[in-house]
Amino acid sequence: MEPQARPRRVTIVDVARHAEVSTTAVSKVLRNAYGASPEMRAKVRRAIDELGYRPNAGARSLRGQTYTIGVMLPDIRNPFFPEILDGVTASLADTEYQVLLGPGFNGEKEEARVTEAMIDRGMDGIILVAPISSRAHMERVGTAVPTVVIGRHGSSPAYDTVVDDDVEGAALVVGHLAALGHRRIAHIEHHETDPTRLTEMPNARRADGYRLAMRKHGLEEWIDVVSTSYTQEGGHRGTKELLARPVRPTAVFAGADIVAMGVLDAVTEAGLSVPGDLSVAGYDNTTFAAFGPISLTSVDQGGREMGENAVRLLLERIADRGRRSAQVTLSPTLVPRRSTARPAK
Amino acid sequence: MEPQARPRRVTIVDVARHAEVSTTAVSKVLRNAYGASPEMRAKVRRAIDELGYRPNAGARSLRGQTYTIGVMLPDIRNPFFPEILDGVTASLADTEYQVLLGPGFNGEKEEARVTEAMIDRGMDGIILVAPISSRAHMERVGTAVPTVVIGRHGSSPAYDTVVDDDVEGAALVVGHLAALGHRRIAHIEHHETDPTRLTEMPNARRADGYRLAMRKHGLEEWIDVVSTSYTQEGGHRGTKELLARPVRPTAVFAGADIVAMGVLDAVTEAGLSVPGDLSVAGYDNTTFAAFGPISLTSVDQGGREMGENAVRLLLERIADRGRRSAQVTLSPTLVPRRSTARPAK
DNA sequence: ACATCTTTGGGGAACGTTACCCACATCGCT
DNA sequence: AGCGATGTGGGTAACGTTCCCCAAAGATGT
Repeated sequence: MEPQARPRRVTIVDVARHAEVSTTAVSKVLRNAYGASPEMRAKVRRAIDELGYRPNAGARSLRGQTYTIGVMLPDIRNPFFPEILDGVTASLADTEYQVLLGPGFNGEKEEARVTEAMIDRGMDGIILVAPISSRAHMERVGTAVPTVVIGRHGSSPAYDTVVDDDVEGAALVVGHLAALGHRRIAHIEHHETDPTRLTEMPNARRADGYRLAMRKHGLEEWIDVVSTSYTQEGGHRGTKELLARPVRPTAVFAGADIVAMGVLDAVTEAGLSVPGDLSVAGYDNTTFAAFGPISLTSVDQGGREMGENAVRLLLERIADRGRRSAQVTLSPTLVPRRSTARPAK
Repeated sequence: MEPQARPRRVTIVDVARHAEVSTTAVSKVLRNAYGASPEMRAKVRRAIDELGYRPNAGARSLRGQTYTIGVMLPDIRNPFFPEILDGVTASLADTEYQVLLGPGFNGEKEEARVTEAMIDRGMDGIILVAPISSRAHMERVGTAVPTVVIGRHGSSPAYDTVVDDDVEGAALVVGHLAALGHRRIAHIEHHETDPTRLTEMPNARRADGYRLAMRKHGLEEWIDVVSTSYTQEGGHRGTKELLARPVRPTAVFAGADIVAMGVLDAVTEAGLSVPGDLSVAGYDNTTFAAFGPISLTSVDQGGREMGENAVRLLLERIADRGRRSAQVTLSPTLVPRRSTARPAK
């Protein structure tokens, strides 16, 4: 009753022997390569099925391909990212590619660790979702392996990008609130100082869009931006600050749904009601926003489409590494819900 | 201006040449293996840093190790799983291991695809989080590679398990509600027919625990189980059914927080209030439950501890593949919040 | 008839790493 | 002086694929 030696995994050599052909022939069949007659294909495929052969990815990686796409997610708690992932996996469902996720944990060091790990593992392509990494790091990644960056403005020859028009999205929110009759519309943003990130990060563009739209609606004097962070805690803190103003805003545009959660939290705590005392709008149109008891007005970026576009660009670039880099910008739409209403008189 | 050939990646051979030692020596240093003097170690490490060398995982995989742990998540939307993942990654942060996630999409076929892919890629260990796969499949995985299954009762020699005591968890909820004075306590469960799964799946055990606890509190006549699914939609459907009863329950024990979300949705829709008209309790103690405006009473399984234990078991088994399989059961705790209160008179 | 092309099949050298060897030097002990 | 033990370093054969070759046979054109 000793621990019997686990059976060695079946390799291409076993298949070749069983089908009475060369390993080269098996490899050709596996890759649908030129130089194999229909009869041989059939024979080899039968042997593969009979033996239950599966190619060893490590060995393949040594030769250049792993059929693996890595997706870096900075925060698995953010309910927006699953939408993107749906688009990615759906687009790859019928291909040989397998999607593996790497957790980034909202840190530059952590993002670097996981992207390096993906490169070490010979991934065929990498999708960076809303990375906080420096531009230099993303270019390093893009130079090593085909890369698409989702949610980062600005172009680079080293990688392709997919973003939504954040300025437009902010304008949709401000327009909606203004149309309802709000004038004192405040905004909670994610604090940013790094000059490159100020032009590239969606949070910065949304703040810009907010200011621009306020001016356009003649509400310049009511521009009120609180600078915290894109977390629930940031929304909570920002709201407490806003509620302490001598003249309170009647509406808050939170830069992300996760921030809006913090807003609602703080409003509940203060004994106020939404939208009675305060209208609240978010950004991302997460499942949380759609949730009945919350019913948060939000901006839909079309996460699915983002994922689909990222895959398209990535496959193109895997096929032709020399092609020029491309940028795709999607238009956001507004989804009004019960958290926004006319201001109290 | 032709597309300059990307520089070849630096290999162990380059390091050896640069340090003027053999590749064997470099390999020894990399693995902290026996047979390298301190001077040599220093020399090699310097060369590694100077060249920015990183080991190729594919080549390593061919020799047996990839320093990669695969975690299969059946549903990236379920807010409970990030807790587990935190425990996993925290335990592995100081090791050489890299965690990669595979999306399972709540499907048996999809789970099989991703687990096979992980095996093909030579992962050193696999953690299956709340899998719906058949026992046979999990044993196949466990035979191929060290495996820990989280959230599945029943033991197998092929893999280790980490679960919480779901019967106990259900008892905590019923006990809490009974102590508040509730008698008509209903339960929404996830429908299950497969006999093996009936003994292994947490949802089935929670339903058992509910029935058991109701009897223990002398509430046998009020046992009322609605069989839908562990989704928001399932909670919604189940609640509509319960609200249509001639004698309505005063409290609902939802088998999971995600189900409780559906309950709250339906209650809002019906114009009723929580906990005024209906007390609601969930299971998993997700961030959603802790969210202020919701404030859902829930059972905490200690997701972090689950992840930590899974890693411990996994590393043990990687070190000694022959050791007996182990089962860890954690005790759940109740987290009372505002969604449960004394029933209206 | 011959030359040339196309199709079909296989031999074998990589890819980067590890780990089993062996070789040699040095040391401590009888 | 002789011996085994210990420490240090390297040579080299795998691991499982892919893909560049070449060879042979058959098809086609003159």
